[in-house]
Amino acid sequence: MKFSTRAGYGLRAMTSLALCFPHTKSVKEISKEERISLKYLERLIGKLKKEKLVESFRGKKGGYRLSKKPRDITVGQVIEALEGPIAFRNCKSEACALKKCLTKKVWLALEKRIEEMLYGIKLSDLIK
Amino acid sequence: MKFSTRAGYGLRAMTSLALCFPHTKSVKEISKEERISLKYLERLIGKLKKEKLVESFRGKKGGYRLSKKPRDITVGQVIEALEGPIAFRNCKSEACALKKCLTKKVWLALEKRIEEMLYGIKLSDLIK
DNA sequence: TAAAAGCATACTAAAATAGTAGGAATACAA
DNA sequence: TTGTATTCCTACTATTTTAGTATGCTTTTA
Repeated sequence: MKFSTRAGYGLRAMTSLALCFPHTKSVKEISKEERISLKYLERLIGKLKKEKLVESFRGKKGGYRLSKKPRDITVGQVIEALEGPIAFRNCKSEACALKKCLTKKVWLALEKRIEEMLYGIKLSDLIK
Repeated sequence: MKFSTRAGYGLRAMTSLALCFPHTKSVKEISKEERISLKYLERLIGKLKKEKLVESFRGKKGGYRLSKKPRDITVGQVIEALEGPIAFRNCKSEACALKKCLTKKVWLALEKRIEEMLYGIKLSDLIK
């Protein structure tokens, strides 16, 4: 029951970009600042780009920039972009489908509440 | 960002024991009911026993029983027994310790709220 | 044109997860 | 007292996920 470091790395990178907002920053800079492996971080930010949370500029003087204002990006969006949907239950058992699984409703309720939490926190909340 | 099947299996086993409460039930029965590998479930319940959430009776006619009333055991206890402490952050980086890590407070807040949720749901809530 | 940046892909090492396998110890019942 | 059903213990294994490395190509601009 934990987030991977991916989520942490990603969030730290995003707060770093939020801090310099409308300006860009290179992966190299972020990786130095945050002490994250350059190549690994490149890939993580690639995912964030696919989800349109950041935009990129290639070539010398290039770098990344948040695609929206820090107040319009949430922690939940960042985490989902990197780790996929927030899914607690991973129950493949037929029993879960066959009979009314008693614990299913717990998972669903938790899932919903945690999602609400994560989507309630904005990048702008982190940097002030 | 998900629970492992361990947590699901464990919770299902515990609700099964809650349903027959002050009586015992063998692992074999539970594994059949819930379609969980017998040997795997044995080990999971072993952990629950170590944490004193269930008590056991050996020999023929043996089995397991909740060590407390269903209303005195929470979902949080079961999950922690099986998966260890609810820890979201897994940040080993020095940066996190060196400078004031901006995202740390998010993790801590989330951790606390989720913990509150999990410890707020009792086994008795699941079976009614 | 060369340096600095993003972009792409394949490989790898380590850890966690989800089991299997085999058997020893115990207790009840015939 | 002997068979059987149960918990208990330990070691092994296969698969998946995580967290990287490694190598090199493409794009931009000073």
